[in-house]
Amino acid sequence: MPGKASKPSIKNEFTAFKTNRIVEVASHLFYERGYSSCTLDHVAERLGVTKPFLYSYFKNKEAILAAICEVGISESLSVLERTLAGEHADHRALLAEVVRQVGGIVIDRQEYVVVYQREMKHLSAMDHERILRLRHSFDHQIAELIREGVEAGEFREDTDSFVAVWIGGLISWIPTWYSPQGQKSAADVIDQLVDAAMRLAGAE
Amino acid sequence: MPGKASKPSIKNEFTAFKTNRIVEVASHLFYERGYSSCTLDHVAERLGVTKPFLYSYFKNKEAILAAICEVGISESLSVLERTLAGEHADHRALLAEVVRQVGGIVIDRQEYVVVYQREMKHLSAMDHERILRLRHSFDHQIAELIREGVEAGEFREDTDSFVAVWIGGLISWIPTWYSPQGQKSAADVIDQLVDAAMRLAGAE
DNA sequence: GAAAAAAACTACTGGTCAGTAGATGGGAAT
DNA sequence: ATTCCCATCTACTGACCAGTAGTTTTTTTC
Repeated sequence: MPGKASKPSIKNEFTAFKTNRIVEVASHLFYERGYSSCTLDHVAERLGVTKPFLYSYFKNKEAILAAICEVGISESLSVLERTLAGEHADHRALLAEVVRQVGGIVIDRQEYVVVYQREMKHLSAMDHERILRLRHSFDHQIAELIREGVEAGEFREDTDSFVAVWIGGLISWIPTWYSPQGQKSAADVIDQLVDAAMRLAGAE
Repeated sequence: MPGKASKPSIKNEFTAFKTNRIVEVASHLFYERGYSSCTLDHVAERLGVTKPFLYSYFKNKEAILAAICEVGISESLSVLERTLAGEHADHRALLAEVVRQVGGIVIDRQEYVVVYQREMKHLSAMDHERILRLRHSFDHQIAELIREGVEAGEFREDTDSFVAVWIGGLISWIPTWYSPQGQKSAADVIDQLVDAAMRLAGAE
């Protein structure tokens, strides 16, 4: 089960690997068929195992969903914090870099992000709240960055820090329309995303 | 069933009324519990009727979903076309007005829009395609408006008409976080939305 | 007001699925 | 080689639910 940090060992690595594979496969199938319509037998079949196998790694179906939902947001959050901790010329460059990094993650983790957005409501109250807190922390840190940038005179002075929510929306919206098979490359999309975020912040 | 335009009569009005009530109630319950987890018995119970009642107004469960999905997008489209047909000082004012109108609709029809976004994948191929066409028509008309505005020198010349997709995203994203009970009033949100859209278009 | 038509209901079915109890089999320890 | 243990499987259950057949109630028609 996720959430416990055991000391490393061959055995724990095996377990982590299997847990991970379950999450990967489940995410893909939940993405394709929707959480409620996708059966655990289906997930097991795709993994070449049987349903009780899943139950020795996850408490129940909802726990698998919770693990999926956490991937996109916790990776975004850690990349955000890593970027904020780094060196940057000014707030403009910092915002651009944060948006670029997080944009990269939501494109990489597209299916996880979509499942999270669509199926959030099926989480238990506890999981739901925990994940929402992560999300709020994200928005809050972006808002803070904007506020500081405005103060520093790098963003237009009439920029409300609430644009953090709009920027978050821009990012979250990508996975619903972007397709790796489409005409637009991931790099193009990210460049445009960064440009859009800078415009919203009034940085040009 | 929706989709047929019969001559008006008391009887048809009754039928339309009942069809409408089904869609309203179903939308609300699908919004709360998700499409697959919400049973028709549940919908019927909330309406104070029984399941077979629903089947005399809709072919099956999916047809109810299709009716719900169509509400937000077709209303948005009709308001878009009505606004485009009206008189406006310039492209700036036109874009602002379109975004304001459509923003109003997605806030009014919040639950319908969310159900559409979340449950789209459960539509039959035919319904799915039909509704996607409406959506594309919407994005296309906004893109055209941007293009004309850029040509007229009212929007920044380096504005790609693809910002239409970003603006669409901004609008579509609102129902996932806006709450009528929240601190921000609908009017505030719409004002900020319009401002954000203008920034994306490079109109300030 | 009786007969026909329409609208809604009762009661059911066939299939599905999350979750579980107990069997099985293969590797490690002695 | 025998015992034990752990991972995984086989086989099941109890609940649920979309959709339907056939009956009852209400409305319309004459």
